Amino acid sequence: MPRIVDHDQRRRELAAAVWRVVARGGIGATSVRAIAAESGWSTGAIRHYFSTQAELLAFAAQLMMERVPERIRVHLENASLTPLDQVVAVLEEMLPLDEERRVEVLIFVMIADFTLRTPGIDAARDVAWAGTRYLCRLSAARLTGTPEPPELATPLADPALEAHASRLHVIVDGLSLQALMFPDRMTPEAVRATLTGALREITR
Amino acid sequence: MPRIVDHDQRRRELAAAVWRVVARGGIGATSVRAIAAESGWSTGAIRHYFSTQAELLAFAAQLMMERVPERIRVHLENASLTPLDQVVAVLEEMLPLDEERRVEVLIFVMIADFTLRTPGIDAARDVAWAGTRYLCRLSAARLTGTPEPPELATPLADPALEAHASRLHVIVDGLSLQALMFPDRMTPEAVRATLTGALREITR
Amino acid sequence: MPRIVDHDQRRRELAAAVWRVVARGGIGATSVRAIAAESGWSTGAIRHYFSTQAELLAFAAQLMMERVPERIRVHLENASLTPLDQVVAVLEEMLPLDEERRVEVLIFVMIADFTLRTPGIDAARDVAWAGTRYLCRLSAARLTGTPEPPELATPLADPALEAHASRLHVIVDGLSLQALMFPDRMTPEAVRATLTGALREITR
Amino acid sequence: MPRIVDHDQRRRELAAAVWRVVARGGIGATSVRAIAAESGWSTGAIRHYFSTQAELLAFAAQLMMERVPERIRVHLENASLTPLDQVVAVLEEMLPLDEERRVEVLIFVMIADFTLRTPGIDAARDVAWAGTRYLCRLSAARLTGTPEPPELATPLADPALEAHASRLHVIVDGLSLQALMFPDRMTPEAVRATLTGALREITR
DNA sequence: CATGAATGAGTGTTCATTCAT
DNA sequence: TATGAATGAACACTCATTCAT
Repeated sequence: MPRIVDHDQRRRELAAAVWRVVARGGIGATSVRAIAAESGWSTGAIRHYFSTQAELLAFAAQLMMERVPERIRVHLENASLTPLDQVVAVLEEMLPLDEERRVEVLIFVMIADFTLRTPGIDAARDVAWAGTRYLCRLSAARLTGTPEPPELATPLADPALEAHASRLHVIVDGLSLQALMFPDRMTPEAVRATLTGALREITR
Repeated sequence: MPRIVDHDQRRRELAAAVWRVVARGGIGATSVRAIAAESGWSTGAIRHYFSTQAELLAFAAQLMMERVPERIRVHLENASLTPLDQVVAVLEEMLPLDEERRVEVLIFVMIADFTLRTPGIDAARDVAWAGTRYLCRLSAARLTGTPEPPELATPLADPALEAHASRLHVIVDGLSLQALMFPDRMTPEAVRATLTGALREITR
Repeated sequence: MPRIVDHDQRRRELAAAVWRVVARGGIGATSVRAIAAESGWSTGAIRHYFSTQAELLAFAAQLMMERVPERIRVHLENASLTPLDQVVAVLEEMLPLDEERRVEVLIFVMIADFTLRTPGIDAARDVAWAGTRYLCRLSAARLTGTPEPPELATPLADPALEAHASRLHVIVDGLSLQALMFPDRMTPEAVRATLTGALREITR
Repeated sequence: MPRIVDHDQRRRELAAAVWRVVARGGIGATSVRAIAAESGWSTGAIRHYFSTQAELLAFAAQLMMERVPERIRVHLENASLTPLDQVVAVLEEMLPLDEERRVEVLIFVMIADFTLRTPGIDAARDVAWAGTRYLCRLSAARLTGTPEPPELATPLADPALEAHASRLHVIVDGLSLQALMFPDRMTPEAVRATLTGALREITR
């Protein structure tokens, strides 16, 4: 009997190598060779788990995007914080305010790159959109004491509140972009100021 | 005696070739060969005006970003429109709502790409930031009947209004990103709805 | 206790997989992986029966070449045909006039390929030669009412008739090649015309 | 001004490298790297003259096939030979009876390989067919004292003689194949015997 | 006996850059 | 100034083969 390998586990392992490569060298460093070296496997071995580079990168991106909302939403269960602080904690975790979060936003940019050059790799993109929108909805609901949506894809019942969530989504993406590209101008403090301003509109 | 060449003119000519290549084939199509072919010059000739590919792309990006605010601000002089409609016209011209504008946003993404992989190419990035911020300031000033800033880099006198302009800037960038990446979700109509919502807050 | 496996049977099974792969994808498609997939076995399993890819392909080729004369010679026992028609039936079955026969000729070309790059794999080549020559001898004998050779390798007793068989062999190979490479010029009709012309010389 | 290179000349030079590679290592040795090494140029340099490997190999094949008839037909002008010997000289030059001729037949097999795996590369194939057929027509005409066809593609006026030429074509291809694949059985002597037998039928 | 994980060399191709002319 | 020839490293991907289990 050959060595039995948990394919899903190996795929996740390789995805993690992708993340590390992105963290270290940016999006342009994600050659198959670099990922192989980072993972400790040969390039050929990767082909047992992903038939093309695009498939590997798409998987790595999607996996990260799937994990983000699960990780972040626990802030809303932190009873020691006010609802406002809970929401601020959530939103700050979506923004590239530290190195770890920066990688997530880079992965998001990688998805953009994909999307713009190879249509048809929709999955990661859809997951990214849905995850961010979901967290924005949770935030809007929490701020207004409204029940939170039961599922990731459920819009908020109140159309006005959904519009608030949508605007928050736009602001979060805009802040991500600016904090990533213009860290000197859109400093963490400026990010937080913009964020609290946006939240005030929702609670008003 | 060497042939007299207008260096700046030639550099702009090559920049225009870059734009056309981006328009046709996306950001990934900007190989030196492709740009040479598009411009009608040889690859070697390009080296007389740009010593590396990065320099060429950075110049092309910067030039485009410089031209955008000049072109767009004329909407504010359109006396047949109300101030609100003037501002809406300005903001819509910053967003990828048609193919021509889409190229500008792609160039902006190209800058992001640069920024993230090769630090030190700040010029194009700075110009992009300043241009967008300027137009946002003009919009905020016009909406509130405030005098517009005399120069591109001058903040608005009223800190509260400057904050509005800053938030508008974030929203414009967020909308650009979403309209580019998620055209099915962030449709032109959704873009306009978000935009008018954001403007209402400024006038309030 | 090891599982009992009929080695020869397994080898024939794998050979058949080779044939199917050649039929579907041509000579260039005969990667070990493709043959493994076609056969339903793993690539590693193949190694129990063939130590290299070349050995597998050589065996598959040889087996096919061995079977051809047995299958074809039955046409000579078809009492409802005249001797001439029997012979025509035999010869047409050696030529790539339909898809099934085309595979056989492709396998023959595969042998050529082998022969030209790896000397020492003579078996398949010898079998191919002997089989075709044998059928040509049978044809020449039948046409002239001469007793057919008792064994596959026995030349015809009459040297002149053996020379006829040899020439027929050359013509069959030439027609195979042309019908395969130039199907537009060497059509089935042209093949048959050439064939009957050649036979007329033998009977004259 | 850059070094001016005669493109056609360079293409022929590279084609000659292909021939040498085929001569030394067979058809399977024609990797771009091997041809680059043989020619003394880098792999990248080849791309100035051929955009793909297939294009290079097709060109090399076609060029060789074009040269063959021109080179061979001069034997017909050798006044010191009888018509029969002239024709024998022609036909022997088409067959792999020495190393140089062997390469030509290998190139022909390379064309077959192409033809079978990538349809659409018809040029080399057409040239190969036309050249061989032309030489066969010339031979048939010379043997019978008939005027030779004015152009490469002109069929013989007499249909019966054209049929002879066609059969001769089949025999030449069959002999080529057998002399290449079965040099032990189809020896030069056997080739010549078959050839003279075939010619006798034409003159009869 | 059989698996399939893993290797590493090999493929064709692309590309920014250099440089003699 | 301008050319385009030439380089050589990099790319993703394929493959026969090895081997621990």
